[in-house]
Amino acid sequence: MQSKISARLKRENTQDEIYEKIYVAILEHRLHPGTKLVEERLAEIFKVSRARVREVLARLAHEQVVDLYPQRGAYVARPTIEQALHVFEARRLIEPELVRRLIENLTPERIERLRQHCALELEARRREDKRLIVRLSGEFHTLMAELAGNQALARTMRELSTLTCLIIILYDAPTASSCLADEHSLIVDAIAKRDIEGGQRLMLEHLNHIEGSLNLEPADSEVDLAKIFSEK
Amino acid sequence: MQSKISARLKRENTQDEIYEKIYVAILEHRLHPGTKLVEERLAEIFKVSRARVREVLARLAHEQVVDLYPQRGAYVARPTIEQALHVFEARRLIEPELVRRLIENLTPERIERLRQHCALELEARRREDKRLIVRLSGEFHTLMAELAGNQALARTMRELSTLTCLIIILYDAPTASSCLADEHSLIVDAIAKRDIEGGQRLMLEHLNHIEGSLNLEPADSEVDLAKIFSEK
DNA sequence: GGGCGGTATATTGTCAACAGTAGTGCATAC
DNA sequence: GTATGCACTACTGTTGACAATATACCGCCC
Repeated sequence: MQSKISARLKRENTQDEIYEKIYVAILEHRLHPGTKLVEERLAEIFKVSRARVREVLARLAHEQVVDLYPQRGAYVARPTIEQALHVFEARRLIEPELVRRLIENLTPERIERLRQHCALELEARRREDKRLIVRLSGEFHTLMAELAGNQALARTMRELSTLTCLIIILYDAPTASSCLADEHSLIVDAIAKRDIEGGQRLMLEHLNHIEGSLNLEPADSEVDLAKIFSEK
Repeated sequence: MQSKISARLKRENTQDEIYEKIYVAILEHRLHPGTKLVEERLAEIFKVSRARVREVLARLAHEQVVDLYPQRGAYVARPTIEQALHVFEARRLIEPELVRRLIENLTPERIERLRQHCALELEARRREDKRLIVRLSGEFHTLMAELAGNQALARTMRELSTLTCLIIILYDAPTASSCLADEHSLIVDAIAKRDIEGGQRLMLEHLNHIEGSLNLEPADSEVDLAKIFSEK
């Protein structure tokens, strides 16, 4: 077990590091859906060979963060509306359960971690550091999953968070900002009070707020085209 | 959307095909946990270069189906007991929900697909084709996830099914066989009757049966060694 | 002036070769 | 007979080059 971890750490200097950097760039909205990821370019930037870049892209594609088009390259994924709805459904299923698990296995350290995170979020908001806000908002949910103590669910949640991030960029109604200010803090408060039901309710509301602030009507270009032709 | 799919299909002749073959080999218990996957060997077998094999291994490692040890190569993963418990917890959360979704969006075609699958399983059992039995048992759950109509959950379930497969090989108490004979059929019956609660109950029982048939006590070799030395 | 075809460029897909490293087995020394 | 160190083998990590393909640009024809 120990050797497993150290093995991974070694590798992080190369593969995982590149992976993480692209990942974070997406989380921080520095990379937008549809952006082309040219292999040679990335190879230069990260000072590695294209082969390595390709391995990373294969991983990212595997979890649907990038789309691979044969002979044409890798692009930051553009989740469809359908995918977006599925992602939110999945999150509504998983995240309340995370709240429950977290409360049942609560420790002072874990509460402290969550509070710290909320403080970071608040600080980022105060400074209006939009990139940091977006990233921390996403990471709050990943953190919850990790603290809930189930690796399998945590991995899934990390994937869903990232996809959510792309979805927000694509479909955010320009009026609202992604995560409402203090909802995360409220959830943490409920957890600290060991209020399972309340925490779950807040979490669900939170997810619904996010989804509600999006424009997920099928008014997309592709769909429009299809409609135009079918009506003719 | 259509172009996306065809793009993937093209690619399946190379990357995805290799990926699938290794995947299926694991599902059918032809590849056991801990088996070393030598890159050059795989390259010969699949008639591709090592670079391609490495991309596939990176993907498999990413979803924890293989472990990568730097400078030492790729091995079929050996999920820990802790991981196993997490996987079953996650499945107990997700799969009953799949039953509900499936019933709510039921179509005759979907029922038919499920019945067909059960028939295949029965046939495999009759012929005592152990490999096929194991594979179909795992794929039943993946199929359910797909038919439930949520891509995100389906992806997660596929991962969890595969891990479960490895877990069964590692921790199966030699007495019991992995999936009990007709539990899948019973679940399908409940779904056909649109009996949400009954279906969910059967699914939970099914999962508990599987987990119960395993030996997930921390009596592993590594742990034993540690104990021996600490007791001396 | 606009559409069409061909050329040029950029990028991907593929491979083969080389260097470095871990594990194995052998030989030697005691 | 056992332990230690060395050499060998097999494999991974990395690189650069080459062929195939798609996109973009430009000139030509209508």
